[in-house]
Amino acid sequence: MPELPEVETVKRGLESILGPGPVSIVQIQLGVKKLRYNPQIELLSQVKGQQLRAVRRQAKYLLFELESHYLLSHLGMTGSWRIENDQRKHDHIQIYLSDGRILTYHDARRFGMFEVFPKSALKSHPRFVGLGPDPVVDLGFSGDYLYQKFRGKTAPVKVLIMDQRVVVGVGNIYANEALYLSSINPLKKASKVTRQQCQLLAKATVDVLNDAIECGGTTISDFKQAGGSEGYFQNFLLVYGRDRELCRFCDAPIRSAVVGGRNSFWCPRCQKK
DNA sequence: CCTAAGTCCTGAGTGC
DNA sequence: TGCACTCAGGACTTAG
Repeated sequence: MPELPEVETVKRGLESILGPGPVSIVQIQLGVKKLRYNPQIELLSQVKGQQLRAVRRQAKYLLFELESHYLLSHLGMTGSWRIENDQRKHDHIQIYLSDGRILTYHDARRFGMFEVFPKSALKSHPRFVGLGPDPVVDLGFSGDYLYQKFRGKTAPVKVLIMDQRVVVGVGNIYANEALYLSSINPLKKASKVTRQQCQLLAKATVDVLNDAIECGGTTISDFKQAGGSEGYFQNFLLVYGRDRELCRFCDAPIRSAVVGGRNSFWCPRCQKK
């Protein structure tokens, strides 16, 4: 589910649900089944009683900022957070809050991550070392930047634009959409993408991510905002999931193929180059 | 049977 | 032969 717009949507939802009053962590309970990465138990016990200061987003990660530590959450493919004191199948984390509410993490496929680490370790945390710029936050993300990153790369441009070391936040849905918006064929070798195409791609990436944030993300099957509601950017998708449907611009049938292991969609007429 | 929003790991291949 | 790097493919898991 969650690419940058979905994580940003969850972050904003959590902020409005949890804030602005002071709330602190009473206890954190983990389910029996493990997520992909899990916190050290002794660190978990250290955060009891700490106040929740903020909810942040770094790339596709959520960070609950406490007094001395961060709780890091990655939603994987099917993760979601909610406030609700009932229990459901696939609930894996319960965070008991000082106001009596319970913040619960739900994740059917358990591709998600949950970790705890001291604030001082943020910059050196292996999860964040080597990540590219954030398109909706960093001015360093530009066409010229992409052009530099694409030098000497024979991998398809779609693989590179989804590579979190090149740029964070872009997953399979928005990679397809951004390439369509900039009329670039997803199979094109990155090194052959022109500087001008890079400008278009950078702008399309920023635009599509911001538009999706405004829509509260894309809900295909699992994605839920922190309040439980769904996004609605799926109503505006131009190519993703539209195999054999007609291009909204030129009426040619949309094609699909696996690129870099992920299903990819493009218009063979609009995205020749 | 097939597919799925993400990330990490392994192994093959290339160039030096 | 070895090192560093790139790239392709699979693994993880459950639901529909």
